[in-house]
Amino acid sequence: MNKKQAIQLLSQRGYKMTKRRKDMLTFFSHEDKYYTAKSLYEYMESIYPGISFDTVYRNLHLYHDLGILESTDLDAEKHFRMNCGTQHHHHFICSQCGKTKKINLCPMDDVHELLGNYQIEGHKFEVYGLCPECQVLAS
Amino acid sequence: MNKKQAIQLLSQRGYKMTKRRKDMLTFFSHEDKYYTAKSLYEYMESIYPGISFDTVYRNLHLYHDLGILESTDLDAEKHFRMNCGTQHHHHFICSQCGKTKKINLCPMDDVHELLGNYQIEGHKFEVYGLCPECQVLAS
DNA sequence: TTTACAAATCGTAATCATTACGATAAAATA
DNA sequence: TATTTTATCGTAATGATTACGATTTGTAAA
Repeated sequence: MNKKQAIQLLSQRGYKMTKRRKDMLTFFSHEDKYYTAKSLYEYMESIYPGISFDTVYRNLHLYHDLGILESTDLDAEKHFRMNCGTQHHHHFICSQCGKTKKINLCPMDDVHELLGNYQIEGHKFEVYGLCPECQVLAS
Repeated sequence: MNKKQAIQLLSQRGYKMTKRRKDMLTFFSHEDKYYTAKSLYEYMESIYPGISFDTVYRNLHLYHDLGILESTDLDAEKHFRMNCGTQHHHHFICSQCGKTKKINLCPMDDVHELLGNYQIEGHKFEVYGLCPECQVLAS
């Protein structure tokens, strides 16, 4: 998903295009990185001083529900990114900068048979560490 | 880790044994289940009306730091369980009751080579769904 | 067993992320 | 431009967690 596709989806579904919504998409337009709600809020605050939490969180949920964004819980805080889901995959996530790298491997292929009478509804597989750039900065 | 081992570890490390600490261990003594801080607090409140949050959370962290408990973030809330870590493994977690089942399979074996110049510091693999008991209750 | 003191707990307030709501403003379209 | 629906504002509430000075309690030495 990119900014253009997201705008198209919103108008298709009858949502109004506001400057705030567009700028939220701009903020997320890097497709390979997770952000916190806080960092989004700070960005929006810099453009729209005094912007309401309501606006930021409501639109975050809207985007998430529409599949424009995907999210993950890190340190008991939600992190969001552009949905990059064409087909099922997982992520390496840099614990320093939030950048991600796709992992084209899913452990579930082997797990189903280990969990015979358990009804599987979902799973999470993430790898954490430092991306090459942050390793350089840390050394 | 079981209750007896935990008590031994605490006294070894010079921590004082209080009734509250013992009862927290009792609460967690099922080795195959995750609990929220809230559910622990409610249990402790039933025994010690008016018990302080401080006591509950401080001891949760203590137990976690000592390796008596392990934790995971589910729905942006921390869940705790007795540490069952003799050797590395993962869990199926029932989204209804919190019960767990070991998964003796780790995807990292295959992942290392996919992430050549990324410095891996940790990973999370969990499977969610309904355990056999909760499937029966749900039907 | 009392005493002494470090450690644990209490009572309560603060913090952080998130959610919620009535009043107002703005986008879409007729 | 007028109308209507939706979005946003301003702000307060909620839920999980953390923090702190005052008080109490375990523990070990006298």
